[in-house]
Amino acid sequence: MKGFVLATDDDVQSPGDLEPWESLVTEAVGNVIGFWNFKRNHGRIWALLYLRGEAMSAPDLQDALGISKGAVSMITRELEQWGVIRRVRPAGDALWRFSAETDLLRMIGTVVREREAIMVKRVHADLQEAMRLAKQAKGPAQVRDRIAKMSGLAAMVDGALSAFILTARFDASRAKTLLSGDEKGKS
Amino acid sequence: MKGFVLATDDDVQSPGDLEPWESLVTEAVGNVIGFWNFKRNHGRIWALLYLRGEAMSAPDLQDALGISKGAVSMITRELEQWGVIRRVRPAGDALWRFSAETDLLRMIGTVVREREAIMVKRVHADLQEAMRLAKQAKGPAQVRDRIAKMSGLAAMVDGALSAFILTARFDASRAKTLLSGDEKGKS
DNA sequence: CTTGACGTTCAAGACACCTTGAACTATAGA
DNA sequence: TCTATAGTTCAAGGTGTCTTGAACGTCAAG
Repeated sequence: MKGFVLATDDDVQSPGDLEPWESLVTEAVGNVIGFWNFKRNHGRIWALLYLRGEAMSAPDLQDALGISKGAVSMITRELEQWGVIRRVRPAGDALWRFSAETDLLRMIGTVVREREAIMVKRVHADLQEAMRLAKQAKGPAQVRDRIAKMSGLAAMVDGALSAFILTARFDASRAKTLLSGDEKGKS
Repeated sequence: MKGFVLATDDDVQSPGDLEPWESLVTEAVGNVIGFWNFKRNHGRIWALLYLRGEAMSAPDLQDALGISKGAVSMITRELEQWGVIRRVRPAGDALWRFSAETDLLRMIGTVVREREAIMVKRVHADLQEAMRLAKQAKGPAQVRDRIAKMSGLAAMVDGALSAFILTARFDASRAKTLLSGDEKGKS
């Protein structure tokens, strides 16, 4: 139950010189992302880039969110690897700038799927080894039976999770519209 | 990315006097559960109780898994609240004993659903407040648009997650069979 | 009533993860 | 080439969570 204590409203201060609503949004997204076993700052950086809609440099981010230089470097690299942000160097510009990809689902999909796959693989291996040992030591048949059942449960949860990711990505068309669609250009 | 470092095989030692396969299973389940943002020991205790198939007392668990008295008390209470284990006092017995429920899905379902609901509620509130501020301060229409899109994304993810839980619980019949079904009583 | 073991609670310590900041490398402009 | 700033890496420190162990309450038997 790690990280379940949500920041209260009072904790939301602007480290840099963010607009009030920007603070709220970056904190909100940061909390959610952090809750899903990523770093809070992954969410904060993505949220700010998305909200601004324009590419920002590493020093910009560092200043706006009050994150150290090293952390910005690491976090942007990870986000880039996951395909959540893009690193661009505008012509005639001396430094890299980052812009948000609108396909946030890729992060949830790719990464969650990947690490879940590792977990499942691991559990299967361990349970099989346990089974082998139980057989070899002539453990009760009931125990072997229960180990087999746990393997089955693991496989089932894995399947359900795959289905979940698939559903989410299937709905991604809607999400894509939601996040990247035409903005009613009123202003 | 917390807790993603999996224990290596070498780390699997029997704290108490568990059978080797029992160590493997409890560690394996403990790792998975811990990875899903619960405590590792939640998984270890449930796994041992399930594997043994018989009720065990708190001192038993404490000894078998090498967990302190206080921790056993807290963890069993939580597992009981989640409906994952049952606390029984056999007639003529002086102390409580715990036995595993086979409906592990309830843990994944109930608890994950519950805390996810809280998260979503919170994000919605924060985003709405951000929207209000952005409007009041006459922020660009584009920004308000993006905030609205994030709300939409949150709602979508929430929906997908509900679907996932539902699917999992729908398959629970199969899982129930897998975990609690008749054991071919050979021995 | 007394005793001994069980069970609960919680502050203090242990532990794991994340961030920081300094040293280092790379790059663009002068 | 030289200099200043950008960007990377990683050991050291900070932060938050989990576990421990002791103090206390509870219960049953003698």
